[in-house]
Amino acid sequence: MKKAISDPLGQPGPAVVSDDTLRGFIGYRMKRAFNVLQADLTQTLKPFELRMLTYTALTLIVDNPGLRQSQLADAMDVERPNLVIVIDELERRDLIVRDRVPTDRRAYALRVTLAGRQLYEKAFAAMKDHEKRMLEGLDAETCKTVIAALETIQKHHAKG
Amino acid sequence: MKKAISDPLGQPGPAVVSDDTLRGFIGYRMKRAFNVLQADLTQTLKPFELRMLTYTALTLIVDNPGLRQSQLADAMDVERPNLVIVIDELERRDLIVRDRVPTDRRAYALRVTLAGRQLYEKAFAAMKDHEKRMLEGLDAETCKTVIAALETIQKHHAKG
DNA sequence: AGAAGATAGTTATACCAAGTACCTATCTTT
DNA sequence: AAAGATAGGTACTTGGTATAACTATCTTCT
Repeated sequence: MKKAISDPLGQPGPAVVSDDTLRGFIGYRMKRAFNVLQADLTQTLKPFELRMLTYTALTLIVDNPGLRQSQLADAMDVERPNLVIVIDELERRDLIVRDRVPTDRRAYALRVTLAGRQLYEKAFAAMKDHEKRMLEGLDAETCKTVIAALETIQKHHAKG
Repeated sequence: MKKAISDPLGQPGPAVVSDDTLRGFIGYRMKRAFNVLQADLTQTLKPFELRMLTYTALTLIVDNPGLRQSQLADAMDVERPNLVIVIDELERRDLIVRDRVPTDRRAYALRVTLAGRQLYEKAFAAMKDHEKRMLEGLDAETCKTVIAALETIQKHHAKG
């Protein structure tokens, strides 16, 4: 039930807190929307013991078999050191393997295992449901506009 | 300059990493867009030694003088414990004060100081520039659509 | 009035995300 | 063969978020 902020017994402070100034910033809106999205996403992936980062990595490995860790780090926009623990975790759970690259003994070729692919398929289905939940109340046209705008914002200021 | 991923000497891994599957998720787009936005925002606020959280808190205190910490926590969608260190920091820098509420000795009424307001005004101007940068390339109609969509996503799944 | 329960702020703690500095092993270039 | 670049990794730091539990007050109910 609603908090009785304006309850005269509840006394001090403004009856209702205004965030009008902040709402003038797109970042404020994005943060708040992303927070609720991420909360739902976390719950969505919990049954598979995946987080956003591990799911993202798993997906990119499924779609790009044999890619190297540095390529994955670039694609995910994370620093190489931070990717290591993600890959460690996926490998420890036997969802992926680090194959040595014969022609470059520094590099690993990342590949999904059978178990990894099976988990991925289930998680993907759950993510599709999550996506549907998130976009409830938005028509297709609006979605396209939003997606294009997000891409514009991202690409326009992407680090060179 | 561009990484020569497809350089035949650079050898292994896919020539180009595809993220088509992930791009089917609005969350992926939002995260990436928000990441670049936050990077710019962090730089924007750095001269004032403010972070997104401290700027947000300062703004809400300026706009809602006398509000209590719990109201601020609610408005910011952060847990009360996490707000404490934010308020501590603003108070330590003499940007705000914690006034005791005479009618409820448990509560604090938060108010901006003169120094706080002056810093706020400067930061606000910088934030307006930041906002303009972020929305470069998007017309007003698109902005409205995006903002409405973000609000729909947020409100629809707001924690009751 | 007095006990029971709620609320405001706080402390301590934990986890995850993100970033930097630096190291080793290998590859490339000259 | 030496110098520099690259792949992956270790160690460490910071920041955001979350929960449990504590103290002090306030409210409610009998």
